[in-house]
Amino acid sequence: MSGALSETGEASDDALIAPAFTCGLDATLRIISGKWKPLILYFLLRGPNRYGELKRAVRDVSDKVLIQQLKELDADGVLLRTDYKEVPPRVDYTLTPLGRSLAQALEPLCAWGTENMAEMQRIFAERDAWQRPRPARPK
Amino acid sequence: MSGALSETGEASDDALIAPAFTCGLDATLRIISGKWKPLILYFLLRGPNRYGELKRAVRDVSDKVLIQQLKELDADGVLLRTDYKEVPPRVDYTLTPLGRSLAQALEPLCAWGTENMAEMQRIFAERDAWQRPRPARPK
DNA sequence: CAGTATCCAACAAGATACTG
DNA sequence: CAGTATCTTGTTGGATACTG
Repeated sequence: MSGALSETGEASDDALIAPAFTCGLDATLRIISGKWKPLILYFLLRGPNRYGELKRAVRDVSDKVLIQQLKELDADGVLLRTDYKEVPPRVDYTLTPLGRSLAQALEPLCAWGTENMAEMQRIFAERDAWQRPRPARPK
Repeated sequence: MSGALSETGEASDDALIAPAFTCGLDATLRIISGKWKPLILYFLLRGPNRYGELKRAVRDVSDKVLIQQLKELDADGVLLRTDYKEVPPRVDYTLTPLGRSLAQALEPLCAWGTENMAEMQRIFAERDAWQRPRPARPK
């Protein structure tokens, strides 16, 4: 993915990590890439959340995938999992300071989507029109 | 992906597109999802670019994928492809106003990555440590 | 230079079933 | 409630070769 190595061997003194681009954007992208991660982060901005709440908020996500993405976000230090070790189980997820700042950086994207909602509708409608009209009979 | 259909058949009057979340974030995500799209957009913010420049800027991307993502961004109305119909061929890509505003909304993410560069290094190093040490000799 | 055309591998994600 | 364990699928993306 990132060829962090510059075997041309002389231009790597101006950047510490793979200078895949002129800014930190790709570093950020590696953290938030995952279908539901931005949504999870943004949702957690409102406060700590139990697993079930999260799952209801991020609709259409399966347990498997949600847990998986939560684990990765945890491992990356943007959120914290707290298991209260009660019965019935209670677990909640909270943003770390790092995670909070990341989630805040997502706000402009959210705002953009909201402001351009009309445009978005048009775009998605057009996309669906081009996607082969697979009737997609939902069973 | 988006189950925009509510076959329960009555709750779809309060939202025009799938209200997958409480804000426009997921709409935005559907535009910029694609491994290189955010990078492309952000790069184009500096001005129009010819195909070759883009390809050099977004390193490690193949022609196939680059073209594919450019086409999608074009179809979505965030950028414009201009073919000058010369020989040798000259084509350039420019952001539309919509695309420009989107690219600008990416700036905080870029800044976040830059500000937390040290953290990012740590994270990626740790990730690589856990990924099974598949030598992955690149070439 | 700016692509197109195939073919293929990888991984993310979904369905389903089961558990402490 | 909050997961885990498999299995399967589908979409992305990449390698390679070729073209106007």
